[in-house]
Amino acid sequence: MNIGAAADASGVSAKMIRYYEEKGLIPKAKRRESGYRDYGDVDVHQLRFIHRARELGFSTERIRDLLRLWNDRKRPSRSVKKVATAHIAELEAQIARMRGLLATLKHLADSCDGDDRPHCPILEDLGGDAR
Amino acid sequence: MNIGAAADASGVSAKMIRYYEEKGLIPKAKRRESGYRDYGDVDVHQLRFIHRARELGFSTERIRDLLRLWNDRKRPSRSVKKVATAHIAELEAQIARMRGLLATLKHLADSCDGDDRPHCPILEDLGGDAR
DNA sequence: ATAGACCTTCCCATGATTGGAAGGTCAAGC
DNA sequence: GCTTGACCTTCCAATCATGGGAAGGTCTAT
Repeated sequence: MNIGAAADASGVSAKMIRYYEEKGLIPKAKRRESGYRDYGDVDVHQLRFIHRARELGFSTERIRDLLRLWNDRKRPSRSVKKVATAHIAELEAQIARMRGLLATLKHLADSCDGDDRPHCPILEDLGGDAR
Repeated sequence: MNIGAAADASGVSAKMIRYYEEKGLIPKAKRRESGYRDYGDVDVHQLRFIHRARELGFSTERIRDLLRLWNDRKRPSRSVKKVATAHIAELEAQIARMRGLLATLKHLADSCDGDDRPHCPILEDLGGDAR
């Protein structure tokens, strides 16, 4: 299977497949005599794993861990759960931070009339003054 | 005021001050004979504005708009509110997306025992199979 | 044989930020 | 007046994940 077919089959773009290879996430692909990379079903499976993990917001580094665990049939599920919960905590922290921003922004926007007059609490807040 | 002092006074690092200048967010700073950039209170004020806007998650491009409005005493508050609400919508979309991921991840993590045994629904989901 | 679709590597760009190197300037202390 | 150390300058590089494109080689169907 050429890289393009593997891309279609996995949902990972050809560009990113090469990137993951370069980053050592996946082993270097076999090459044909022409130099073309050649992929099999196992490779596509691995790529789909990566694709799904990216969809769930895991970073490349975290996916590296997950792949190692995935390929180790004897890993304790504890190890996997640890990676997942770490990611969950990160997501929760990020969401909490954004909700804070959102609350501040909404408050500011609510207090801004949004009409033709120049008076605007949003800019006053940003400027930290009472212009 | 040297760039370092302006950085301390505004909360924006010297590196980022140069970056904002290069990107045209702030006008090119006056230079002394030595070539050192020289800042006044007005500049620091502008930088604090940027700093605060970054804290609220506005992008550089969006801040460019806000600064233009800030410096225009006659802008209608409507224009400002528009920029702010656009940003609010973006934040909300981002949060919604992350909450979706979070729900999936929590569900997966909950169904994983997290013990010594290798069976793990998290990896099964990522792999899209029933290994 | 030729066209067109595919592949290769290499470089560049994004956005915000930091790090560092090489070299010039300034202020304080001796 | 000179040295020292803290500051400044520009330029280059790296981060992370991704896409764009150029120059050139390969494959396949007509």
